[in-house]
Amino acid sequence: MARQVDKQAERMKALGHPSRLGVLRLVVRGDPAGTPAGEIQAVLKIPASTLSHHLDTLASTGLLIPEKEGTFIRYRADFAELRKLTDYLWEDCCGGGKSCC
Amino acid sequence: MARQVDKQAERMKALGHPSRLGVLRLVVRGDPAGTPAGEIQAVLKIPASTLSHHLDTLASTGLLIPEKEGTFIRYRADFAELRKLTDYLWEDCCGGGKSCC
DNA sequence: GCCTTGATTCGATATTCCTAGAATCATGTT
DNA sequence: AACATGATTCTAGGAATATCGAATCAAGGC
Repeated sequence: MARQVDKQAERMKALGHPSRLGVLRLVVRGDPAGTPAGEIQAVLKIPASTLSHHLDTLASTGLLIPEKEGTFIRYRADFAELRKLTDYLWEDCCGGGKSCC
Repeated sequence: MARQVDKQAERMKALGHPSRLGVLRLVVRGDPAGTPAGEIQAVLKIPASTLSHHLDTLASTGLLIPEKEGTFIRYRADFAELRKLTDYLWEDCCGGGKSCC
């Protein structure tokens, strides 16, 4: 994962699934302290094992940060990394002239 | 593709590949009038048929707009749609309080 | 220690995606 | 019309993903 483009592409891929994008949106909208996996499951109605894979995908790319709290695991968004991702798309837009965006 | 989340997830998926993300970045940085497919191929060094699939993927999600110019086809970024995509991730962040982002 | 609950890991299947050579199409030129 | 060039479509096989029930793990309560 040396190049920036590979790293950010992996993140985009992680968000390239309705369930995972739904998870991220839910977590972004939710409590800054994080949303428990069970609550995510209840809202999105995804089987636990499937959701767990999706959460792992999002966490392993650094978009979500898991935090244990007793038997619960809260997932919160890494806003700094999310910002890097969205900014990446606009970097040096139009050669940096910003005439178009 | 009724729901917003499905539409944007499809776009994220389109960007979830190093070659395609590289294409978008190149086009975003390049001439606002668009970048010919051949030029993209020369820079990214991707076989023509493979690149063509990637371009089709990006265009069919509405991120790139193809425009014929003689025997060339210029691809330019749809900045408005790209903005919608990046904004989507931040919508109603932290319940709209914006305390965290 | 046993039980419950929240969550992950295992395992197996079905599906989708990626790739690129060959063939084809489209446009402009001579 | 024949040709050259830019680009797409056809085709096929291999690789990577998505899914989810069952089994397992982890933490707290009794």
